[in-house]
Amino acid sequence: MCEHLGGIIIAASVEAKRWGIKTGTPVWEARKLYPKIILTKTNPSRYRFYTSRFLKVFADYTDRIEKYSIDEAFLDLTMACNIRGYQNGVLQKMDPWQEAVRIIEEIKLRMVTEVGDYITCSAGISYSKLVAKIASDLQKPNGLVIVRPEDKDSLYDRLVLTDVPGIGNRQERNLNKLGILTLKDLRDYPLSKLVTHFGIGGVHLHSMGQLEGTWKESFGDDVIASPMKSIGHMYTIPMEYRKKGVFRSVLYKLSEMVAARLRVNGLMGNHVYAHAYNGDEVHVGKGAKIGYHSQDGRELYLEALNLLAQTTSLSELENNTYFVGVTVGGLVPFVPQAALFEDTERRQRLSLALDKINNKYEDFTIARVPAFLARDIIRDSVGFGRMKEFKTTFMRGGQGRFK
DNA sequence: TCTGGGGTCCTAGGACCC
DNA sequence: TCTGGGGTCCTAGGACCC
Repeated sequence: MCEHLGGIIIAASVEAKRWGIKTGTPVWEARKLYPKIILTKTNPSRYRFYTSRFLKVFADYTDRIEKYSIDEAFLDLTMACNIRGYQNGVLQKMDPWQEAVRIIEEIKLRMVTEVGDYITCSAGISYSKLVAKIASDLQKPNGLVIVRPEDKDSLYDRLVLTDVPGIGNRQERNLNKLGILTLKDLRDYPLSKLVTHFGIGGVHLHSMGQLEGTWKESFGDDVIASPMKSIGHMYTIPMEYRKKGVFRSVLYKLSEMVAARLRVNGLMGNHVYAHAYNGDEVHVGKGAKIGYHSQDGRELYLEALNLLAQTTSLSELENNTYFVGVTVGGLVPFVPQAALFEDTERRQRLSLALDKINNKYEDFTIARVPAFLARDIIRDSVGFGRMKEFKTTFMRGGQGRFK
């Protein structure tokens, strides 16, 4: 089974992969490769449901869990292994690595019995997040790979540079230019030379080359649940709607979507980032700290529009934009704000009421429509009338790949 | 290289402070 | 205004991840 999202394949099944269909393959090409392909739409809320199920299982073994993505998490099992060392009050002599394996096998079993729906997982056990992640990718699906410090050397023959998380295509090309073609090359390359070429990044590369760490962990992060840092939505305006001045409508809708998610999560933010790409593929992106924290769609919309208007004229935005994005950062738990505008409190209550209705029925069943959009609907049938047509193409959430 | 819609982190450089 | 050295905050942009 495959999932599609507008123009590309997001995730391909084992069967589809045999036909050369993979993540990133355009849908038309996938159809050509295998005409009887079964396409499935994404279902983010379903994925989130399963995510919460397996996180619950993990929580039985450790409270040091870092949810990394919709289908991945890091677990620090150090404590769990130590506790299990005691049986009947007596410390048993056992290999902590074997203990970790036992725990993971138990978790894998519980995935089948408790999470269900044919969801399995691949796991990697190792001494650092970097290597654990590498290990988990070595055997799929439903794999279990353990890499002890003494096993490290055997990895060098199995991995290419881009298998190391943190080294993407760009970095690979840069490394290739220095004659570093394999992970072994990177391991043996002098640190000092890496530093002259990549600055501080060279230190990280060196450490990755030693298969030690530094991918998101030597940066000071513990294996703990990390709070949300930003919330954003973006949208590619379909061909037929470009140059029709739907820009502000889209920007407004995205702002409302972001605001709704802020409210659901009990958050507010004081950084607004707005992005727009115009027809010449020129990226207009601007972010700024606003003087207050918000979870209000209208406020976010006005700030985002203001930011973009600083770089490009409104008419340019209206006529040439094909991609729009709004992101809010600087998130903190929501506390009622001192009234910024006279109607702040009223609008907060209104937002919550709308959220309730939209949760019960469907997103944007009911919405506030600013005056300019109301005018647009009448003037050139742009706005929420038009936005309704967009509804089916608006996508939310991650792509969710369950193995 | 792009296809799509989400995110995170890092670095450089400028403003500003003492 | 400049002298020196140090620090923080902010923003833009890049690279990477799913």
